[in-house]
Amino acid sequence: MNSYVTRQREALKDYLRSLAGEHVNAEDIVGHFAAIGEPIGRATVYRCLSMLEREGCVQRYVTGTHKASCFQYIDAPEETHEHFHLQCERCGTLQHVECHTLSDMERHIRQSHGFDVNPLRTVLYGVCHDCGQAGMKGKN
Amino acid sequence: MNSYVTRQREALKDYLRSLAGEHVNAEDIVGHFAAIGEPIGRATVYRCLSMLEREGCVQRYVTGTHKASCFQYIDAPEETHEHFHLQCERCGTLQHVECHTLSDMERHIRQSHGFDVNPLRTVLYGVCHDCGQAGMKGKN
DNA sequence: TTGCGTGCAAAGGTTTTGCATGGCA
DNA sequence: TGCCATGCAAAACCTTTGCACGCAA
Repeated sequence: MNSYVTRQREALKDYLRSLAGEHVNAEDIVGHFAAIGEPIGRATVYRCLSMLEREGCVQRYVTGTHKASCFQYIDAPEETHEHFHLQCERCGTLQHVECHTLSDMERHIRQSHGFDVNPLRTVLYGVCHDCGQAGMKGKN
Repeated sequence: MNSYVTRQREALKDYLRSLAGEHVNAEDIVGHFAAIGEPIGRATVYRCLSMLEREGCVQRYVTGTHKASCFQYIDAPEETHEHFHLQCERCGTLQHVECHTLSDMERHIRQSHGFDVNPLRTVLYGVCHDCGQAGMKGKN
């Protein structure tokens, strides 16, 4: 199981780490490595991402219809336990939130509804502050 | 704009309404109408759903990678305000939750983080009670 | 040497689009 | 009659899979 260390896998991890919490999709990654002259095949990118996801080093989100998944590196899985994602439906901005209210909610759902929420995977959709200001009356 | 009333469009709306908050995907819808001998083409289903979504009668959410979107009729948008979705990452079951804790969280995120959560769109991922019991030690 | 990892191309599944036909107003 | 909606098939899109070759250990 996952015993080999390869150029591609290390390069991919380094790249994701270098983004420091920014998210990318598979196409971006393929493009990046093609651009720097060290191409990595799509299949490999997907396979590595899946592996990293299984290991807990990478989080994958689905952010919309017919759109690519996004991936993001997770440095310290334990620290991100209370960390949720908020994505704006209008501008697409993804922000992180660490907040006791969310931990409370998580605990409540586990205890009262028997459901163990995975914050890493979960994205709360809505409208961010900026877009809310901008579109006060237009409401799309 | 959207001026015509057609058999297909009415049938689709009636069907979605009859589900009373249950969710379906496009394939289910196509299958349903084929089964009752009143088939509706896939393209039409997608086009109608998009139109209804634009009108605000239908909510679409994405529930996983490489999986179909789900659609749900919205009768009274206000009433569903407190209603969230929980999806199990293992068995795929989608359940609805209406709970003050979630409303509290929503309010908190709006007030303290300036982000207006859209519960209709949001899916909380995690592990449901049954799968949690079943996979206590095996973790899949 | 062993066997996992890689890369290409093809397959798989979901959603959109082009175009001719049919139906609403 | 005018124009929108429908339906089929093909295209577009993202992701996975099969297979032969390459490379880490």
